Amino acid sequence: MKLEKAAAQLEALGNPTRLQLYRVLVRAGDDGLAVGSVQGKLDIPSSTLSHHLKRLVDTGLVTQERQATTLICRANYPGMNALIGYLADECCADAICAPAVGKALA
Amino acid sequence: MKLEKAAAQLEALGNPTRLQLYRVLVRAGDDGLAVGSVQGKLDIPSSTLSHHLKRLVDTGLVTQERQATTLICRANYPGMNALIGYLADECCADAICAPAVGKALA
DNA sequence: ATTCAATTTCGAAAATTATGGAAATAGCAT
DNA sequence: ATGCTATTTCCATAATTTTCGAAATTGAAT
Repeated sequence: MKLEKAAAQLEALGNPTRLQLYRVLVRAGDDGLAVGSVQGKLDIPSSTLSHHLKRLVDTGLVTQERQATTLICRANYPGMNALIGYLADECCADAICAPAVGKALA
Repeated sequence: MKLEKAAAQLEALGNPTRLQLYRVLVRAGDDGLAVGSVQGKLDIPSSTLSHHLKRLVDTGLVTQERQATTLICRANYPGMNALIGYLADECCADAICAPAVGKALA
């Protein structure tokens, strides 16, 4: 993973609303959640939600799939794993941390 | 870890300059690096560097220790571990990921 | 074709962040 | 006290982000 991409993903998650949004999607599991359902849970205007969602999709942390008029959103676990891996490998020299996590994600 | 704190740390790391800066500190290891040395490595104006550094310190990702006129900066590994742990536990429901990393960091 | 529901795009204002020169401060040595 | 080095704070500017109402779009159903 390139530093630029990692930074973009970190920035995407580095907003309370988006982090909360991402968490909601994670908890929804493999079934995902329609944009409208997410809106119901978070209670933010649809246009604001759409912008935040786009940011997560653009950085590769969330995927979307059309089902008729509704858009199903899913947390992209491999993307998150790659990011955690980057942090562990590139940004955590602690002997206790980096090798252990690196192995766990392998 | 609270969502707010995690978001603040993610945002701090979500800037290419600051992520690079953090990486430099990680690579410096336990000896840390003086602000001036960091500046030499990254080649950015001191006032800009100071702002970015402050952000990392404020969010708990970097610590500083005075040695006469120079300030030694160190990556705060426990802080990073806590953040990685948060991401793994709260934001990564993937069966392959969360439990494994959680155990590795325990 | 019209309607309805779901979602995005447009457009614009407010807030925050990034950047860096210049001045201020801190600590030590002379 | 003066000077020197290291670093921060002050200040201003430019750029980006956040927010969200209103209008446009998409897709299905009548």
